[in-house]
Amino acid sequence: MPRQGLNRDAVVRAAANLIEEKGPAAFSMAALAKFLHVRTASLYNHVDSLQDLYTQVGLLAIRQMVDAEEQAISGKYREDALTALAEAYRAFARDHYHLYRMILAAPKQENPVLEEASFAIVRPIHQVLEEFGVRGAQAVHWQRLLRSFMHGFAAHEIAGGFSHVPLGRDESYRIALEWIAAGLRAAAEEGNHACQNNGSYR
Amino acid sequence: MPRQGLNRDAVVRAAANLIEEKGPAAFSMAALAKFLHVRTASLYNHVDSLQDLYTQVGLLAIRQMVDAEEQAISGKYREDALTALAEAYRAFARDHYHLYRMILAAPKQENPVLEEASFAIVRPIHQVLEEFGVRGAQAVHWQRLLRSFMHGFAAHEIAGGFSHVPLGRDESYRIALEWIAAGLRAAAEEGNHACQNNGSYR
DNA sequence: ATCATAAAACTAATATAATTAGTTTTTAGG
DNA sequence: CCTAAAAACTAATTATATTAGTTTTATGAT
Repeated sequence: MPRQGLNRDAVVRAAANLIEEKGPAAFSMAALAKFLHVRTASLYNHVDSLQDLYTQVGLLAIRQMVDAEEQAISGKYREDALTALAEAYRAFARDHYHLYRMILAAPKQENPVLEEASFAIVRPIHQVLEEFGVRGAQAVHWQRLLRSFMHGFAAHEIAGGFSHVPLGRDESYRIALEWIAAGLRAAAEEGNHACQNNGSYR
Repeated sequence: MPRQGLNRDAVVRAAANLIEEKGPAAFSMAALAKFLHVRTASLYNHVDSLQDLYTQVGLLAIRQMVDAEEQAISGKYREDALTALAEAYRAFARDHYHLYRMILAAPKQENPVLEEASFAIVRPIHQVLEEFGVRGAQAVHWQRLLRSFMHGFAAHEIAGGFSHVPLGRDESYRIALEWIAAGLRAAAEEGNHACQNNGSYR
C-alpha cells in the first residue's frame, strides 16, 4: 500500500472536482475513493462523514465564488462594477453549476461555518452599493433585491426554466440590471436628503 | 395482508406529505412503506422508481403552487394583483418549503412532464404583466425578472440567508416589489409609443 | 542510524437503501 | 362462482455509508 499522501484538503478538493465533473448523482464515497486510488474506509481518516464532506465542498465553492466576485469588481465603479459583479455571479453559476447548487443546498440547521462563510458573499455586493451611495437600511434592502435576483436568474437558467422562449437571456439580464441600477441611483438620491423620515424607507 | 387500497395517486400524495413533514433527508422508500403499512416492495406496484416518485411529487407541488397563485390574483388588478401574486409565491415557499425545493431540484435532463408543468407557473405572472400593459418581448424580460426575484428571495429566506440582519424581510420584499411595479409602468408606457424601435428594448 | 509513535492506509463486518424476481392473496367482473 | 388482473407479499441482489480493529509507513527524537 504505497501511501497516497492525502489530507483533508486534498480529499475535499477531489470531491469538488468529481462533483463538478460528473454531477452529484454520480458521487459517492466509493466513487471518490476509486478516484483517489484508495479504499473507501480510508477517506474517514480525513473526513467525518459524507455530510461533513458536503459541508466542506460547500465552503470551498463559496470561497471560489467570492473570489470571482471580488476579482470582477476590482478597479470598477458604480454601473460598471454592478454589471461586472452580476456577470461574474451568473458566469460562476453557469460554469460550476453543480458546485453552485451545493452552496444553498446546505441545510439551514447547524452549519455555523457555512452560515458565516455565506456572509462573505454579501461583502462585494455591499461594496458596490456603497459606491452608489446606498447605505444603512437601504443597503440591506437593495442587497437583498440584487442577491435574490441574481440567484433566481441563475437558478432558473441552470434548471432550464428560461428555455421555452428563445428570446435572449443576456438581454433579459441586461434590462433587469439596468432597472436595478436606476433603483440604486434613486435610492441614493433619496437617502441624501432624507433626514427627518429616517424610520420609514421609501 | 388486508389490502390497503393504494394507487399511484395515494402513494404520491403520501410521499409529498411525508417529505413536507419530516424533510427529504428522512424520506425513503422504506419510510414511506412503513407510513402506509405496506412492505417496501409493494410500492413498486404503483411507482417505477424513487426518481419517478420524486418527479410525481414535483408535479404535485407545481400544481399546488399554481393553484395558490391563481387564487391569489383572482379578482385583483395591477399593483394589487402583483402584490398578491408575490405574497402567495413567498407564502407557498415558506409554508411548503421542502416541496418547493423539489420543484426546481428536478434534473434538467429528461423530465418533459415537469418541464411542461413548470410552464404553468409562468401563466399567472404573464396575466399580471398583461394588466400592466406589458406585452411581447418586454413581457418575457419582465417575467424573467419578476420570477427570478421571487424565487431568489424565497430561496434565501428558506436557507436562512437573510437572517444576519434583523431588518424586516417583509419590508425588503415590499420595497423591491414597488420598484418592480414602477418598472412595469415604465415598460408599458414605453411600449405604447414605441413603434419604430421595435427591435431594441430600452 | 534506530526506534517509537502517530497518521494513513488497510480488511472485515454491519446496517440500511433501492430494486427485481417470483409467489400468494384479494377483489371485481363476467 | 370462478377467473384473471391487481395488489400485496417473501426473498434475494447490489450498492451504500459507516465503524472496529489491524497493519504499514513516515517522521521526529534519541
